Amino acid sequence: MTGPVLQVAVGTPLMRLFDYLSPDDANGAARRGQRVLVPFGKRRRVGIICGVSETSDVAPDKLRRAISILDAEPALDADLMALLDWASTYYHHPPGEVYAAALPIALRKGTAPRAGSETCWRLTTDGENADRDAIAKRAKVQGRILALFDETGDTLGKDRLSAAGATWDRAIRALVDKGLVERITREARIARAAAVDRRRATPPEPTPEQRVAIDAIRTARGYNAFLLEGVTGSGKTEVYLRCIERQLENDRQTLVIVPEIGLTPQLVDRFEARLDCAVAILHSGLNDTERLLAWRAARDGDAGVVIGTRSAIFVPLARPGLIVIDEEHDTSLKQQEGFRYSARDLAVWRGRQLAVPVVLGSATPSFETLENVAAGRYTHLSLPRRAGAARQPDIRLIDLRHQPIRDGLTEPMRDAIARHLDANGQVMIYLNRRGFAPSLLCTSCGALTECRRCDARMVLHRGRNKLICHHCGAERPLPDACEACGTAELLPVGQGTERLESALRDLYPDRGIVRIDRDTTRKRGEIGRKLEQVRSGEARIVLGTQMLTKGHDFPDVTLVCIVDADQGLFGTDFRASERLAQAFVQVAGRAGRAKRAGEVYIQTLFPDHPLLRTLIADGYGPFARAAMTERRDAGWPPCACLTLLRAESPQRDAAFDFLRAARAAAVDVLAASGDDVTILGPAPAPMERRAGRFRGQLLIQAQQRGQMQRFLTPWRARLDELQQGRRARWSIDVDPVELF
DNA sequence: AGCACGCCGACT
DNA sequence: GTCGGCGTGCTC
Repeated sequence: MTGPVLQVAVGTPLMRLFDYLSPDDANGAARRGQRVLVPFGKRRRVGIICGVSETSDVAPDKLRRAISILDAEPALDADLMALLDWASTYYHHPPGEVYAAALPIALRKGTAPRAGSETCWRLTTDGENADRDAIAKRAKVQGRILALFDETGDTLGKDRLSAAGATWDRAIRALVDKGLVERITREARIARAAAVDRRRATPPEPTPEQRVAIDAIRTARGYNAFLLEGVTGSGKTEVYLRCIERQLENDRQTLVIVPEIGLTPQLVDRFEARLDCAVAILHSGLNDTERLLAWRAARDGDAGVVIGTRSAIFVPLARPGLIVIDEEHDTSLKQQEGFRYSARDLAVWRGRQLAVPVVLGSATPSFETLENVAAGRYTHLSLPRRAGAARQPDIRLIDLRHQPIRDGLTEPMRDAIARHLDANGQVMIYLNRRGFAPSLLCTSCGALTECRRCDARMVLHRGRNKLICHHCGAERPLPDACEACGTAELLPVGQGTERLESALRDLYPDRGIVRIDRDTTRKRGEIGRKLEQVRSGEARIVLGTQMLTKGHDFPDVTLVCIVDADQGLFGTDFRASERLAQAFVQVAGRAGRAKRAGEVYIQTLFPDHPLLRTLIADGYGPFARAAMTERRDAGWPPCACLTLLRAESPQRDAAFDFLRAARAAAVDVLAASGDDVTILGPAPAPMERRAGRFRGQLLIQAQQRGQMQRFLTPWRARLDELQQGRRARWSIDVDPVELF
């Protein structure tokens, strides 16, 4: 025999592993979780060893020898391997891509896990004894650098030294030349925040409800899932922090997952200011080395807390103690392309696997989580609607019919804005539509300017003087005349945040106005600056899109205006009402957070809509219960399981031919198994053409997960065989959050 | 996904 | 005569 055979996950879209002979120089046994460099076709690829066996089903003449094993210690530990193995099976996604998703890009490319060194500096003996005042008098920056060394007595890297001034690098070179400082190279590590920040924070005394939640989570032994329900500002973060502190006392790490937009500098600052440990941060803005650093800090146990977005659910933890999912209802926790996993669902699986508690926090829990609470699988902890503060905001529905409307605002809403501004209140205006106007209408022939590649209208952006398609990103200069009839009577129709901002500036020229949407926060650090303007009170009016709803704390807002409540009311997706309610509660929750009671004004064409009424009169909980009954009757999640097969192609027929063949294969599979699984479609996506591709889908409905999985495994194998699949791009989405 | 092979149209 | 279009097949 040729020695052990390695079963390797290689990054391809194939649902299987590849067998290789052990490399010649394999010193020691190959182990599961190690990275291995293998020849793959004409190329070399980095794969993950998923198993080691003495035999292989592959013909001996086809077996190739692996080039080398890249890790001494497995890059993925046994717990992560189990998680990824399960995820690949459950989401029916190729193992090679699943394992790759769990590794920082640097490791995917084959870099040594210890790579990433940094240059830093420390004082020499001469430097320790040098006359500080004499140096500081002639060279300010050098003086500040010496002061930094004196404060910490440490080895300092660029990140810390740059605080001395923009010309720090020139100053440090001068200090090296004088022999006061020496330059060294060390393995890069994340630093804990300066202790000076920590002294500023005075932890608030927990409320009785917070106490109950903290105690419940702290006393949990082994796996336990909790829903921590409470609006932003009710003190969820304080509960997290107290539980994390207890974990630190026991020398255990906590993994905190937050939605993309929630990972703001403010949140990070708050954690660093409070916790006596290094905090590893993982978000999309990091470069490869920074990511590797954070990953390693988590794995080696250098970081007491790891905060990250979705993909951080895969970081290795040396001493796991707790997993927190903040804003667990947020759809950005589900990856929407490629490997379509839910970080929330994987967190629960991982918590069980690691035998640690999992806390799911939200003001507006997903129906899936509420169902788990109802079934007794999760423990429900709830915080009163607001910590310390007075009462519920007053909510007022404004009928948009039979009313004069200027710039999208009715008279009552304008009055309310003026009233709150005069009373020195802060006003927040929510309009989930960016740009100036959502369409451009020819008043002569009635044509609307449409995108050439999508079934959608172009949005007018006045600031950039362009028409932009929000679906494919296409841009066009503003037309001088109608493209259909040639006349020049083009009218911007509808309200976007850009237009609303300009209207508000005309109305209140002397008030600070800040707009927060994707267009105004494009540059790095921009969002932080804008949030600061709101917090400091410099801005009296803050307007924006969905971005405003995600976890930012604006304690002085007394009035919240929802300009158009109707966008989400009649969505195509069965989850439209859940989404709308979540956005509502999240937005309305901003009003009157501190001492003053707030007001919420909502403009709608349907003031009698039962959903709005229930939500406003009774709150999110009763709304959710009512909506859940509908879900049960209709067989929608969380009362049933869904899987979506999507297909797209520049040729309409290619996409739908594939879906029809897929349906036939499904019928075939079901005839053999006899399981009660329903197939709906093929149906065109709600926006059939996007970025020049025609899109369609097939919806699979089953009563139980087991049934769904029994169906999906053989079906997926059949899909891979379908000839029609070669002419269309397709993907499987288990537990989809978006139905198109 | 890549990458090669292979078999038909318009070009130096 | 060949450059190159994308259909088909393969990757241990």
